[in-house]
Amino acid sequence: MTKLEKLIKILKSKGKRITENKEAILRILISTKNPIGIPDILNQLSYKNLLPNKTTVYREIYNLEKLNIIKKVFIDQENKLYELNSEDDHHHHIVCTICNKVAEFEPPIEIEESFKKFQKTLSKKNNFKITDHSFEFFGTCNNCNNK
Amino acid sequence: MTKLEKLIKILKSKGKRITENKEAILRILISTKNPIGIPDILNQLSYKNLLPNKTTVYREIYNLEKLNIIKKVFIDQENKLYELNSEDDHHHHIVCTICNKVAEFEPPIEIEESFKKFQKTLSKKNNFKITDHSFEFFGTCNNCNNK
DNA sequence: AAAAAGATAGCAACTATGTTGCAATTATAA
DNA sequence: TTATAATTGCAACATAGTTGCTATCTTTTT
Repeated sequence: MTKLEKLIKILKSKGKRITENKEAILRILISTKNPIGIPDILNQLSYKNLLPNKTTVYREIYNLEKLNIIKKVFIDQENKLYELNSEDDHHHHIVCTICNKVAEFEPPIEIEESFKKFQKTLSKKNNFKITDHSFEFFGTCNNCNNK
Repeated sequence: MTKLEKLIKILKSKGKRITENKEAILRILISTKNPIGIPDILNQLSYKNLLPNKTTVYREIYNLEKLNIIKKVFIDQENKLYELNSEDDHHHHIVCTICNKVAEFEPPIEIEESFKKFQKTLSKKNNFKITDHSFEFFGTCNNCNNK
């Protein structure tokens, strides 16, 4: 079963309908390598000759986020950026603060382990139910360094 | 020397002038416990009966960021949020995704150490000059959990 | 003291992102 | 077939943030 099929199955099981717009949005989310924002999604849809109203896309992204299919990525403050929220691919990002190029990395197990431990301590101390974390690096990429 | 005096000294050494607006913005940045956005700064200024044009504040924040006196905090995508960039207080945030309450934490030394090590590996692997990182937790605070 | 340089500031106009209310349409289930 | 709920578009709006221009003020230079 492809990623797309899996997602469609989940959506249908939640009583959602698969429309041309929605499937196209899913395809974009699946195929894009980097976190993506809504203005960019609207652009990509228009390349495919789909011209849904922006309200439609904003609402669809809102729904996908509520269903936990996508999640916000905190690496940029110009746009809200999203990416698929897949259990089996827990990755983070390195962002070039000049050209906005994004690379992914998976932290070594030791780090993930120490996060988990620390998260428990922190949770108790601050009386927070912790559900997520962000761990991202910022800097300048090779290309921008040599300009 | 108070924080304010230190900052004023730095600004003056860079040929900047200390105006009523600027000093008030610095005071707000110093006294605020959580990362703050410009609309919020504008509000707080108006409470003090200062009504600078928003352009003025946007520009001042831009300057402070360029001078490395403040830095962006990546915990929210509604607003650009900033906080003072003090060397001696390297902290991160736990954010309530319901009420937006923010608490701070300082990660244990082991974690900071492992970050540094890992950062080197990552830097080589991806050909990035890494200058900063974000490490934040998200969840729900005690108050919101009991509602 | 006058002039030059540059820092500060305000204003209007603009762009872009994102939101809301409403009405129309369409698909699914009973 | 009818009721229910999902989807969509549209217009209007709200807000954040930017830009060009001009005016003013402060510091430094002459």
